[in-house]
Amino acid sequence: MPNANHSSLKMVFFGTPLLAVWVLEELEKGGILPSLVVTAPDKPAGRKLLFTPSPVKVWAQERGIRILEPEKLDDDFISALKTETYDLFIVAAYGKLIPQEVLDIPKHGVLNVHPSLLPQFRGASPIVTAILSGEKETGTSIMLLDRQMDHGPIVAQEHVDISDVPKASKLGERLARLGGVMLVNLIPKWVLGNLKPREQDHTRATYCGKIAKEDGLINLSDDPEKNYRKIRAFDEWPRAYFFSERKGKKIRVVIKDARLEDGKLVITKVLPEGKREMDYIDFQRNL
RNA sequence: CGCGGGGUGGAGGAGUGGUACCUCACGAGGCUCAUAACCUUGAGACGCCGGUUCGAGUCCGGCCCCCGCAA
Repeated sequence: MPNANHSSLKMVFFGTPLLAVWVLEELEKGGILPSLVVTAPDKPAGRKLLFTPSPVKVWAQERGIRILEPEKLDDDFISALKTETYDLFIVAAYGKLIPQEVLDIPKHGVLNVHPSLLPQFRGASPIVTAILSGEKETGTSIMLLDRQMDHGPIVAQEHVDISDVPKASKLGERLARLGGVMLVNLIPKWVLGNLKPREQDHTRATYCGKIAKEDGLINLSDDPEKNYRKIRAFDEWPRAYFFSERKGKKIRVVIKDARLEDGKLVITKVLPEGKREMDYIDFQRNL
């Protein structure tokens, strides 16, 4: 797997969630492995609030790759990074803002995978926002990180059709893998200086914020298409839900699946609080 | 020990100590020009282990699994 070209490249990968693992998997397929991975520290997760390592950490452990998981990107961390010299950093959904001092370390800069057609949808939720806003297409951008968020010049960009309103989980994987493949193709050229980044048209920049739990609450009498987009966009988190009355108790009902039929929203699968997933028909029958 | 809800025929639900019931689906037969209709009829279940009891789906203890909150 390590061929002469790539093994000579010393690279650090910054990332945390599953999205970042997809990028890593494509890099690995392309024969590119980081020599160090930086990820967020373990956090309590799950019903028992057990400390859980990030997906990227698990991935790196399985391959025996060195891991740094700083709480803060402070001086200690920076000096730890500087004990070696690196050619390139790659960032994909790391979760923390990376200070200029770190950006200055690698010889060939810091490349970022961003799942949108920058300058559109800078920020935290580009995938979900693209689906919600009814875009016909989105894509993946590889950009050179600078001091401002998602602001640096674009090295490469590819479009993806989303007129079929994909689920966010599926679209996320597609865009992340695309990003990994793009990196595999462009890193060799990039390192040789054969690619010139293109400044973003900052006047056309749009931004998307974090999704909140409450965003998943939908009003069933709202516009069907709008609700359908929410269900698809929030399929991973926070999930579209509404409240219902059951035996005098107010319960949360998560919509697991639905489709749009003749301009009407047809809910098919539902997950009521305290129960398991069931057909919406059955749920209604036994209210 | 973070908080809480739940596991009953194939699906969804009733049933807080005394023969397990309902709706839907399924099999057989019938009726009908016809039916996701109707009538008759049939098969099929209490997550697992132990305890209390004359008797446990129901009470007690342990285990497994599912889900909501939280992160």
